[in-house]
Order: sequence, then C-alpha cells, then structure tokens
Amino acid sequence: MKYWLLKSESETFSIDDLEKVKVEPWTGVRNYQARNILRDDMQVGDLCFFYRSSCKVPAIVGLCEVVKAGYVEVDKWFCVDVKFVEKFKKEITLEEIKKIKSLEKMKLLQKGSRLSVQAVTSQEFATIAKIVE
DNA sequence: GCCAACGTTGGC
DNA sequence: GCCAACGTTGGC
Repeated sequence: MKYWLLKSESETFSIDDLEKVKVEPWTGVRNYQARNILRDDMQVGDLCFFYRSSCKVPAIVGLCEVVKAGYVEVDKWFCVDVKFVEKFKKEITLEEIKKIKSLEKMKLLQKGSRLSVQAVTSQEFATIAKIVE
C-alpha cells in the first residue's frame, strides 16, 4: 500500500465535489513526472491525501482512495480514478505542516515543489492521520 | 497581484 | 544540445 498527495484548487475541484460525485477521474495532469506516477505507481487501494492549493489557507482537507489504476486520459496523458473516503473534521493547514519536525522532508514543503501528484511516506501519512483524526 | 521556481518551447 | 523567452504553479 502506497500513499500519495493530490493537489487541487478548490475552485476547480474540491473535496466537497468529490464527496458529491464519490468517484472522479483525476484528469488534467500535464507534467511528465506526475504522469509517470499516475501511469506506473498508483495502485488500486492506495490512499491519497486531498490537498487544497492556491487559496487563502492551503491545507490537506481529506482522503481518497485509488479505485482504478492508471489509464490513458487523452493522447499520452494518464489519469486514475479516485473515490471519496473522508473529509477531515480538522484539516491540517500548510502552516501547521511546516511546524511539524517529522514532516519537514515532505515533498509538499520542498522549495519550488509544484508537483500536483506526489508520494507521501507511510511515516508522513501516519503522522498526519493522527492529527486529523 | 507579485514573484520565485520550474517546465516547456523553439531558434540557433 | 544550449539557452533565452515564455507559461504555469502556488505561496504569500
């Protein structure tokens, strides 16, 4: 079982949207590194944090699960299907994440990291899961 | 709205 | 294959 983090702007697609539709093809990723993750690495059952980006309070707001592994979206680009799992009662903001020592290596915090699909280690996942539960 | 950091494009 | 110009991301 692997863990990931998916970024989404809330105006484009929010965790509430995902809760409504339940399952959503995660499309529109146009970056080769992210494409490779979608195509090669994400497996059914993997869990993904839902990250709200480009807004007043960027935060990890919920959790979803891969229910269909990588398939062609269009042309050379790939997507996966994700299913709503939960919306955290207590979301964890970027600001909070930055303060947690054991999370300082998270890809999310690395300078200039714009990757919209990124890996999360099981330790990072456990740390965050404990906070938001 | 600004701007730093990246990625991509295209001329040479 | 280099690199300048441009576009995008995303925090602030």
